[in-house]
Parts: sequence; C-alpha cells; structure tokens
Amino acid sequence: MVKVTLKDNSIREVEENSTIGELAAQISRNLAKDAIAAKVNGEVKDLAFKLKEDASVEILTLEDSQSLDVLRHSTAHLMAQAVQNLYPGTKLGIGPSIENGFYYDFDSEHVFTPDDLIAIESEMKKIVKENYPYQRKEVSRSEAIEFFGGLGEKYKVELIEDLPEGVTISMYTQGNFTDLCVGPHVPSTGSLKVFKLLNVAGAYWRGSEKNKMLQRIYGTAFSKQADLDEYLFKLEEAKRRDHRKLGLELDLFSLHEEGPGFPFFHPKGMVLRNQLEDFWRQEHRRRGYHEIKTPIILNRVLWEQSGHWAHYKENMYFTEIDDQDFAVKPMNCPGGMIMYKTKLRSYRDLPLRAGELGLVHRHELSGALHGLLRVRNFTQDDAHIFMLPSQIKDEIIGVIELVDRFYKIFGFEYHVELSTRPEDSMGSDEAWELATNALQEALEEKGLEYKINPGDGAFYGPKIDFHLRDCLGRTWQCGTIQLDFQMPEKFDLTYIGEDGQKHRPVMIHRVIYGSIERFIALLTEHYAGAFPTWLAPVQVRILPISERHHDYAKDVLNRLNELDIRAEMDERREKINYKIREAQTEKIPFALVVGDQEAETDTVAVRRYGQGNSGEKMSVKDFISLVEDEIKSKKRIN
RNA sequence: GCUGGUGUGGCGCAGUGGUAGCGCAAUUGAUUCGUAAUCAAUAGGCCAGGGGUUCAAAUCCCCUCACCAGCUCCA
Repeated sequence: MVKVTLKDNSIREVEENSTIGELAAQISRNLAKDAIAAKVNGEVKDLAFKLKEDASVEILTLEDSQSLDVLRHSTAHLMAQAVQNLYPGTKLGIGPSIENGFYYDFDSEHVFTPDDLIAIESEMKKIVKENYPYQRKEVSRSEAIEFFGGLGEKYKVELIEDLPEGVTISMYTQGNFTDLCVGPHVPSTGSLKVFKLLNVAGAYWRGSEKNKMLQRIYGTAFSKQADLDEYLFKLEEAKRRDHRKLGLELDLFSLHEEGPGFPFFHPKGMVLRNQLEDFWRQEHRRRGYHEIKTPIILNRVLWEQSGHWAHYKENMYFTEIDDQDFAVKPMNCPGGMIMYKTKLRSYRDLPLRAGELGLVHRHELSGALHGLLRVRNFTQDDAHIFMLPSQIKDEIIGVIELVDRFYKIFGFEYHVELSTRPEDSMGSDEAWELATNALQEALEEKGLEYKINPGDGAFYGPKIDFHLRDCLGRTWQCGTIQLDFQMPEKFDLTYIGEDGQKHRPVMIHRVIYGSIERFIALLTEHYAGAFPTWLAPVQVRILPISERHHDYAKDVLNRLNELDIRAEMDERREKINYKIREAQTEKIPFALVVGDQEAETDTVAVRRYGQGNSGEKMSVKDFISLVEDEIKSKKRIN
C-alpha cells in the first residue's frame, strides 16, 4: 500500500500501482467523473499515472486553473488530429499550450486559410464525440524514431534525435493519431468541449529564419463556454484601446505611406511628448544628470571605431557628404564618447551622467513595423554614465530605482529581464562576465525578480531590460540598462585617478522610457486614451450654454490659461448635450458647463470625464486648485 | 525579410464583369438650447499604384507599395 496525502491534508491508502483515476474513484464518484489531471508532488500528471510510492496528490478538475494548460495542450493534439484527417500528408511541428491558448505548427502542401479553420473545428467536434482516450506509451529512442520515421514525420524524428540522453520518451495516442509528447493529457477527447481556432500565421521551424517556414494555427480552449465568451469579449475590448485606433481618433499622431515607420506627431501628440520630456528633464536634473545634444549624422570613421559598422550596419541608414561616407545615428553613444573626450576628466568628475533626448534611425524589417510601438525613427531618453569601476553597482541601482519611480507614476506593471552576450558581439569573455555579474548583483541587491534572456544583449554589453505590456498582452522592451566596457576602450576614454595616472572609466547606457514613441503608445493603451490631467492634451473644455454666456466663459478661459492650464472653449452654436458628448468622446478630463447660474456666482459646473453626473458646482478658484493639485501630483484616475 | 490576409470619400463599411453607394465626420443655412447626438441642404472617391485580359474591370490575372496577424529581429 502507498500513502497518499490529499489537498485537505487527509491521508488515504491505496494499492501500489493504483492510478490517479482509481484514487479519484475511491474518493467520490463525482470526482472520478470530473477529474482531468492531478498534481503529484507538485508535478502535473495524467489520470493514468501510477502511484508507486507515498506522495501528495491534488486532483485537478476543469475548475482548477492549473488544468487549463493540460486542457489546451490536449486541444492542440485534437486539432492536429483533425488537420491530419482533413489534409493527409500534413507533417507535424510542435504544438504547445501558451499563455492564452495553444498553437500547432504544420508543414502541409495545403495552404490553410481562415475558412479552413471552420472545417477543422467541425472535424475536432466530431473527434470529441467519438471520445478517444489519450493513451500514454513510453518507448525507447530507437522505437520512437522508427515509429515517427515510418510515418514520415521528419520534424518529430529531428526532435527525438536532439533529446538528451536518459530522458523518458513518451507518445500519446488518441484514436488514429499519435504524437510525441511528455504530457500530461486529459483522459479522453470527450473532455474537450470549449475551444475556438483563432488565426493562421507563418512560423519558422525551431524559430530560426534559416529553416523552413511552417504554418501555425492558433486557438484557445477553456473549461466553460462563459470563459471563452469572456476571453473573446476582452479581445474585442482590447482592440478598442489600440493606440493606432486611439491615436487617430484623438488626433495624436499619424503614419503615412510616404514614410513607413516614420511617425508624424500632431499638436495633441506633441503635448504628450512635451509633458513626458519636461518631467524627464526635471527628474534627471535632480539626480545630477546634464543634458546634451549630439548630431544625427556623423562620419563613417566614427561608426567604424565604435563597432557599429561591423556589428550594426544592417540596421543603419547611410548618406554621402562631399564624397565622404556618413551614417545616420542608430544610437547616441558614439556622440556621447566624443563629448566625454572634449576635456581631461578627473576621478572627481565621476560619475558623469550625460543625458540626451536623441533621435535615432534604425532600418527595421518592414514586417516588424507596428504603429508607434515599432518604428524606424524614435527618440531615446538616453543617458551615458561614465564612472569608476567602484561606482558601478551604485549607479546601476540608481537607474533601477529611477525606472521604478517613473513606471509607478504611470501605474505600469513591468517585468525585468537580463540579456546576456549575443553571438555577434565584441570584447573579451572576462569583460562580459564581469559586466553580467555586476548587473546581476544589482538586481539581487534590489530583490528584483528577473528572467534571463540568453544571447539578447547589445553587441557591446549585457543589459537589464524593463518590459511593459500592450493592450493585447504583448510585451515591449522599454527601459534598459547596459553595462559597457568596450566603448571606453574603443574610444580610449580616460580619467586621471588619485594617483595622477590615466585610468579607463566604465560606462552605462540607459533609457527610462526607452523610446518616447513606444512609451506614448503604451500609455495610450494603458489609459485607453483617457490620460491623467497632467498629460491630457486638453485638460479643460469650457462649454457655454448659449452665446450670451461667452463673455463669462472667455473670462474663465483666460484665468485658466494664465495659470498654464490647457483649456479651450466650445463656441459653437450647439446644444449643451452635443458639446458634452464631444468633450466626452475626446476624453477631456474636465468639461465645465457655464450658464446664467455660473456667470452670476463666478462658479463652474464641473463634469469629470467618464462620470455621468450632472456636474458639481464649484467656484472658479476651487476648480483651479483642484486641477492644479491633480497636475502637480500627477494623479491617476484609472 | 518570411507566411497568410486586407486595401473603396477624413473615419467605419456595402458593392463579384455593365454609368460608384450608406452611416458618421466636414461645409452652409436655420435653431440660443442646463449634462452623451437639433433640422435641412451641399460638397467630397482615377475604388492603394502600375501593367494585362475584355466591347466593358472596384470586381478576373500579374507586378509593386502600404497596412493587419504571426515568425524573425528589436527601444
């Protein structure tokens, strides 16, 4: 007998080699019916898993969020079965569950169209009705290769060949379909009721552009229809906050065929930019940063010296001036190097923090462009910190804290990644290790959780990346801190030490917003276009009831404008309802209705964006202090 | 860059071989109005661009460009 500790800490004895399914049946008939999988000593297993020794077991039903992964993974198999039924000869790639669903990669002569998804779904439903059990079988490497080789599943064979020595190789079979898979799976296809195929896309085999592109079908699955409906509704909602849509509606920016990836900022978008930049300057001045500006076009010689010519040429734009080669800057650092070298520096000058709102141009692949989130020219809120080796940790921590301060003000949740040495890079292994360790130590000291992103560093150094999510949950790198021992070497940067000798400084490249354009896109989606007062392009709109209130309205307008409150007045001969509606659609934080009552008492009727009240009356003076408080405190409404 | 899809007035859409349409926005006139849409009239499109098939092309074919989703790449 083996002892099983259940979720409620009760202990049950079952015969050795009993399956989880049998255990569930012993506990209750309902549990046996609803069970999908189980967590055995913390690992998710299927119901056919045999209990060989004492263990803690938590039986999972469709109600458990942890069974969702199993459900989705099984649905991926179901979809693959349906695809192979309908399109014989289709070869299988991989088919995992992912954050909001699953996908499967196929290599097929047939080109899948959105219409095919409907047919595949029907076939899936048919298989569900037939209720095939998912049967696990453990096999040797040679058996597995023989089996999948016999089916012509060359991608599966490749996967098996690359499996490390000594791992258990398992296959799962449901009906006429068998897949290489570690599992676990639901008991049978009949457990899969709620799913939907979403879209088709290309994806390189094993994620490398050197390999063949397979066809990937994305889908999702839930335990309840209501959950799927809610998910689909949320997707629709998310599209409503898409910055490309809101950017157009709110007249913030535009993109044109004449300049793909080169955004045009409209007056209202410029207000946002300028607010972000003003705030940035203020915060940086307080932290001992100086601001500089370096040229956009610089001589080829400089880019050869910096290593960009050798490592970054693919992404750069070039031009010729007086028969000499020049490049448009893709990064601000070489300019910063030249600036550093304009003077002899003492150790007493370090750390030297030089900030630059620098416009950079990068040739991004056409297919990668995406609204303001991925463009070909953007402004980095850059800074280069030149320092003594002994100052590294404190400076990194200072930047981490600054990023945190900024993102908290906007109400952003973020996650952190540590990107290590890429293949195409320069410098010694020792320098890279030193730099990577320094970043890691700073992260540990701040107690930040982070994920390691191997090979994703800059060509001159490793980096800490700060990622934010867009409306659809895709993450975008914004802030980054890069530690660099290479550039100071390449440019022969020095400082005079206490000993009167020349020494090599270390430097940090860092951005907080990342790119102003990208940050504005994420802010727009984050606030769904309803910017907090301090950022709102128009903070207040005054709505006179009729023409005879224009004088008073204008008086209020002047008083607001004199205090640098961004206010305007709706002078059109429209009904008040109409004016209110427009102020709301434009997501203006405050609409002030003024009529006879207000004009007589020097008050305004304040209607806040999104609050359908009839407007609180307050004196102009009180309203001004309300707005000024919100601006000063950068108050967030949502 | 790759795979698939899309491209029709400013925006959202209809129009599958026979004279380009709707709603919103815009403009003009009237309406002077108390918390989310006043009424009427007018104007606006070489149907992304180029080439081809046809008596005839928004519609069929080819090429190019842009956009969307994903892959790759990245702030």
